[in-house]
Amino acid sequence: MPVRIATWNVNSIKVRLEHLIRWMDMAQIDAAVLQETKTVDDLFPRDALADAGLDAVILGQKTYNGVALVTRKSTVKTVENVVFNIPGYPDEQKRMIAADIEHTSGLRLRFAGVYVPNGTELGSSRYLYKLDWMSALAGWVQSEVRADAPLVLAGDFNVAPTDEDVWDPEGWKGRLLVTDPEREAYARIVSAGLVDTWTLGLHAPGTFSWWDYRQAGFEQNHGLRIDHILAAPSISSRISEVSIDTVPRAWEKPSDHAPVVAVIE
DNA sequence: ATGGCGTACACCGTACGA
Repeated sequence: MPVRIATWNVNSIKVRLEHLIRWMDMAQIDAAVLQETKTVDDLFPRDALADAGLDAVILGQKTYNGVALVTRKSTVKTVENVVFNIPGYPDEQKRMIAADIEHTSGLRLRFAGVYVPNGTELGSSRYLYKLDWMSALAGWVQSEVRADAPLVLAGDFNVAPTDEDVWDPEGWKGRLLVTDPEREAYARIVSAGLVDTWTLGLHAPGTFSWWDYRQAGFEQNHGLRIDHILAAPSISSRISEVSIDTVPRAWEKPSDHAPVVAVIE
């Protein structure tokens, strides 16, 4: 039985609750990591998800950031060894969650979700924090890979890895999300021992994962591909499909991001 | 042209996002 996993920056779990439930059913997702839940744990809509057959482990904060791992109760048997934030990297901001999950098929994954800092402005303290945070993440990936973990690292990386991932590469040259230091930091996370599943070539061409709310960004396909799924070789060799589902981006009151899906055989 | 739009918190605007 294939296992369907996803990452989605929902831009507020409260506002996108119905979208999330509808989409996870429609796309038959077994496990999804979410970013920008934007709420404290006490106010996270656990009960509504539970009623929809979904479990969640969460790491939230007020107003900003916040991540979660949502699993389908009927197909994910266990969620264990939950990690909150990057081990050894103290951080006030809530941007990473990981857990060992086991699917009813017997497939085990170490599934990590990340919300990489945006960076705000080139050269700013937040930009340096972004690069530092990514460096810490690469260190954690390396230790997981060394331990032979069946790691899947997915999330909003806030980096468009190549010019093909930018709707207007000339206009975007040198801007936040496409600078060389950001792309190098992303490449170091991958080269810590993972495969960027997009490079498997199993996807349709010309797809982005984020479009600006302003100026009809989605309608004009003025987008970026900044949401990614990376996987350890033992997992990536079993992936049969990688896709960005633009359907929920066209719904009423959408997130500005579309979910990315990978299917593991 | 740093604005355009959306979310949260709280105040009737500000911070932040990408």
